[in-house]
Amino acid sequence: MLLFCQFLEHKGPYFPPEYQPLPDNVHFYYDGKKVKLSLAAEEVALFFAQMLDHEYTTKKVFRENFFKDWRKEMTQEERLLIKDLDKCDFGEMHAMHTAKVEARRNMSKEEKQALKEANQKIVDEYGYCLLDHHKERIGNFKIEPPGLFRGRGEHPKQGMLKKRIQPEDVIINCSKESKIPVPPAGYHWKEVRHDNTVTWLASWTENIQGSIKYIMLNANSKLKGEKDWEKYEVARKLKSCVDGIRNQYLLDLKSKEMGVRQRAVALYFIDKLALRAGNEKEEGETADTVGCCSLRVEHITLHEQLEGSECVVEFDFLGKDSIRYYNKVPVIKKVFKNLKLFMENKQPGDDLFDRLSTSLLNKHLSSLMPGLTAKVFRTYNASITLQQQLKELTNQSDSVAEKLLSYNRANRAVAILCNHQRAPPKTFEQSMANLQVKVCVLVERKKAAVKRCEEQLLKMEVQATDREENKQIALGTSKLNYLDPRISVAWCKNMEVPIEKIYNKTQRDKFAWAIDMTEADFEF
DNA sequence: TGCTTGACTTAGCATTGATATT
DNA sequence: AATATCAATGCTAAGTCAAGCA
Repeated sequence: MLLFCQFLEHKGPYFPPEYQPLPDNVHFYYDGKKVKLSLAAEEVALFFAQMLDHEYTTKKVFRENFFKDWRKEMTQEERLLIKDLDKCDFGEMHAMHTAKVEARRNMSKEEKQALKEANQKIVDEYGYCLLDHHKERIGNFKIEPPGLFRGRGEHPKQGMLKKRIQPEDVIINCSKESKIPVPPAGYHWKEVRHDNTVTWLASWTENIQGSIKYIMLNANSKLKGEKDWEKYEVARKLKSCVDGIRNQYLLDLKSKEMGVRQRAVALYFIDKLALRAGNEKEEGETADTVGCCSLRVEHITLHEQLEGSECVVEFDFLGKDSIRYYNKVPVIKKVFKNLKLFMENKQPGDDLFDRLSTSLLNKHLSSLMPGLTAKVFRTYNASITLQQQLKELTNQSDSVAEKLLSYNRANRAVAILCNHQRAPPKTFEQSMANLQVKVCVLVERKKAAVKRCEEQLLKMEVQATDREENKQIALGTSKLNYLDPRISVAWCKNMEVPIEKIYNKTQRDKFAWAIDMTEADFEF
């Protein structure tokens, strides 16, 4: 058992303020008649009223879940009266909320400053802890406020009431010798324990899925930094043995044992496409999403020939966060043949890998290399791709702007590999057009000062290219979680690009360990 | 062995805040 | 000074994976 810390002391979590009843001039109406709701029912009604601008309040599942949970919060009398959500009029409540948002936006400088200072006070009081006698920032020191659960994708529990957490729900973890956090006046903690084998400071069980939520340290803490470093060291170790592992799974494709062949094909996908492991999920509890091991027959289509390539596998499935994975990939013949076999006599809804699970796969992987799991391949492939792309795309003689475009292109290659997507920014088309206009206007107007302008023009064009290429791609996730920061630090040193151009403040904080220790000759 | 639970990382979207533009 | 724009930060849902249990 690993001893994480000798001494942990903190103030306990920050609780969001209690619900304040509606002012007298704001009413709820049912079937055209004014109804004064009980405090509990009113609070939940307001959650719904606040979301009315969102499309999902029109969704059947959302509305049904909300109404069912709302009725649970009503008094008997209210329940008897309020039986149809369609007859509920939240108009005044919604208007009040909109007005509040507006008022907040129109606050004076002084009011905004006062608010900021009040928030900072909360951070100062609750945002830090003492770990092994060093002051460390806590990542999420606030208890999650109540509201309506949304979830991602077609979540069967969307609209359910996420309940308010009381101190009685919260377990505190701190050192025996430390000062015990004092619960809010009139309350007590569910439990105070002294477990130095875990890293969380407080926890509670959330009522939607029944899962545990934790209060933990910020990514810039020593503890998280060391863990992060370890993660990349494991990925680097994979680099030294990946050839052997690849040869092994290519051989396994011919195994007499069906389970071994399935494992080999799954590993081929995880390695080549950076798919996630794909644990089984409880049906009906979450949105229907899959990863590698949980792929179903309906998620792939085999093409003997497609667009000039042979043995093409067409993937189409919803992955983590219900993000669609769509890809057409030529594969080697042995993989193709195996896939055909795995799909024989199966229904679309059947598991593609019926003899394989993530635990089986990971057990196999850890026998090949200590610490090796499916997700290490994602880290390894992401980092090695960045390094190789940087080498390929950048020249010492490029301008800083060009170098940055190259860096972002390398970063983008990784994001595409890992399928990190985002919704195109809402104002994308417009802002893109504006940028193009600016490029034109700039050329028009500044012909006289061509030389100075050309630099600016180039920079803007580079920016335009960058943004166009970035339309659907989220770079942050790979930068923060998959790319060994030392690759980027070394690149900056070599290319004489300031580190601030690549990493913002948060990222520099998180990767302080790498910025400090990395030399220009670092090799992943 | 398979299933459940707990602890932790990864992830996209919403909000905030800094900067550029009008 | 007001407004538009976009990057940074905050939030918390949704994954991964190992350990404990039946």
